[in-house]
Amino acid sequence: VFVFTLVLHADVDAFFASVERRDDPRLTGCPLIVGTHVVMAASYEARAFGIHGGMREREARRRCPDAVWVPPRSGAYMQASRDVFAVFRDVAAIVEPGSLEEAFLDMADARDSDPHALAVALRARVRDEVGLPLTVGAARSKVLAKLASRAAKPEGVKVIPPEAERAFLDPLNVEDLWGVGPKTAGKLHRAGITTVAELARRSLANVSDILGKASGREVHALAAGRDLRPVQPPGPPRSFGASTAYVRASMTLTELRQVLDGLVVRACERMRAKGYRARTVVVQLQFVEGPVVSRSVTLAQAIEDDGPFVTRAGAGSRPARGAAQAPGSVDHERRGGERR
DNA sequence: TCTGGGGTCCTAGGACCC
DNA sequence: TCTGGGGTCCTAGGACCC
Repeated sequence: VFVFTLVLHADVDAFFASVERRDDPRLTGCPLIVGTHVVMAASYEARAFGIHGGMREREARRRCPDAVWVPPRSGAYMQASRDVFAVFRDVAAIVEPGSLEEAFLDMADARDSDPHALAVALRARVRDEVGLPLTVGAARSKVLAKLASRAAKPEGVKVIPPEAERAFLDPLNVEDLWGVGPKTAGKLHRAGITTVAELARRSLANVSDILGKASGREVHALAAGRDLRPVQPPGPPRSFGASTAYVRASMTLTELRQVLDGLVVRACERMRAKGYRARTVVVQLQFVEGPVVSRSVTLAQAIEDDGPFVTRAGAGSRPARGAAQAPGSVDHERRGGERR
């Protein structure tokens, strides 16, 4: 029985690939890859060959020469996302988007219902009304609901009732926890912690020594199955950005500035289309050797016109005090609003 | 022949103000 | 005049997520 809360995590399986398949049934059953030059999404058949998002085309073709490639159709994915979220909002009191294709649903209003039945019904509605396969996890908290849906993928339903939380968490590896990435996992491994059970046995002080205070507290709570973060509706976006990986060391400064200007304009167009203004522009450069370097400038007031940003980001002007601008590609363009 | 592109949040130090 | 604390803003970097 869910006494306080019931959270669902709903996630469309292989989203882009599933939309393509829905719109062209001939693509059903084969290894399907959406993308050009780089894998943006892979069907589960393609994933069986070890193909995943971000992989380069050459590597993907080596692993599965017979995969079918289709170019991305972002408009179709946006519309599919709106359709899926319309169903989410129809069944849940609060919907918190995680991305285009996934969301947390606060089902507090339906907490007397059977979680499994709710999840099955949601899956059926998305399949019938939008034509897309959905996986649903149900639990008391967001993290557990997320872990449940991950365990149930694809096209599944998994409920973790409160009395089963410990048994579900214990055998997981620490890197399976949502929020524990490669760096944090490495620190835990070096401290002799591999599984969530081992992590849960450590004291808060010990975990904080290993990971630092804030991160230690969060990870310690995750391992204990404690996650009090509520399902929240989305706030206004905090930043708009544009980025590209295609910058060569052989480019001249003038060519780099053209790339940079184009990125600033691209980000600003999307920002203005949504009705926001910005005060801060961040230029970020990721070097092939690894390091990421950023420089930012904050104006006194949010502005409508991106001209000043293009000038300050691209033309090498300097902030009032501080270091010179890095020559390179724009990465972020922060929104102003009231705060930044 | 090119190692995705879009985000979020946190931390730490310095400047500045009261 | 000196010391100290608290708060906010800005900048740079880091980690993580889909």
